[in-house]
Amino acid sequence: MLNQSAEYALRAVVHLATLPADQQASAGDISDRTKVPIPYLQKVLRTLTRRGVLHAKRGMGGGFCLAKSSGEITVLEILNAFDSSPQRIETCPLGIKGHTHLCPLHTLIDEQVANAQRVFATTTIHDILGSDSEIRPLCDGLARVSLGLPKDNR
Amino acid sequence: MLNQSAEYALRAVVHLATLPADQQASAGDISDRTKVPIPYLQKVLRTLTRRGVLHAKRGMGGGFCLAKSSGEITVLEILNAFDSSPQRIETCPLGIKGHTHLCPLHTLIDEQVANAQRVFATTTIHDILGSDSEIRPLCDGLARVSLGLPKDNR
DNA sequence: GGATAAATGGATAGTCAAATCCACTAACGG
DNA sequence: CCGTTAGTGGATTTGACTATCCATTTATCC
Repeated sequence: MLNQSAEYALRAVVHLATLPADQQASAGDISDRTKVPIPYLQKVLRTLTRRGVLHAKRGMGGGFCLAKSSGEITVLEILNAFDSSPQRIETCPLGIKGHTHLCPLHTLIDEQVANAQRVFATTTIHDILGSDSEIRPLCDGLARVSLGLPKDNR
Repeated sequence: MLNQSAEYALRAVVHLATLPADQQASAGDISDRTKVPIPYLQKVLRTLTRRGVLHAKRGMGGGFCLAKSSGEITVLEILNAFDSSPQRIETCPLGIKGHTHLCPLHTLIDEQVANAQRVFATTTIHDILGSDSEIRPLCDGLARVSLGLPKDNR
């Protein structure tokens, strides 16, 4: 569903969001915590910085921190930075003109995309952390928060 | 959301489902109707045949037809034939052991996958065609059927 | 100011899906 | 039986994404 870059970026941002405000974390620190290969993570972090999601500080004691509060960063925003986030089907994929509606097949698929995208657009990093400070992200605990959608147990 | 092979396969199967039962359609015929490049479509059709979704007939007047009724073919079945269908997140992607639950981040993502997969598993090709015979698939009409989920108009 | 720490930018391999091509086999028609 | 039609199987090319490496710039500490 997500590409690797987006998965890595989400891990990094979620991790940074758990740190005290404005505390710097170097690429190496984040790599240890998120289990992402350092060279690739550096590239991902650079992209997030250019996008205005992170703030970078060079030199000794430098590193990365969130450029805004976790409640202002949506999951979709991060996915878009890496061309992840499944694309809506706007027009007939067969290239047939004059159709104002999608056919049933592509409508079905687009509905699934729309559902996922709506959730990603309205979920912030803050939401993922949860209001309860006991909950720890990145698989570092047993906590499981409900995010409004029922978990399908198949 | 879907890879090209799965998209092409769905188009082909939906098209075949609109034909009179057991009528053969050659790869060329299907290619014309679904706007899929012939060589690639041939490969897709071969896969569907091996999977038991289609029946192939060689020689003059030959071609492909559904191997079972459209109500017995699910969308998920076709996606699985091409490793499309977004994968559920079963275990912690960070490789941390001893965790019986996903963290909030991966839970959120997995919920979206689960929702889509549930719909694909319960929707058959027959459902896509719609009970109303007026409705034409593959963007060949203006019809739009509701498939149980609200359309998101953004 | 020199040494060290750390982000930046660009260039470079590896991998996999998308797409194409060609030689081969099977079925039907005259 | 011979030719045409059409599916089968394998080899190949292309491009995007994953991943890595190195030289450069910036900032801090002594």
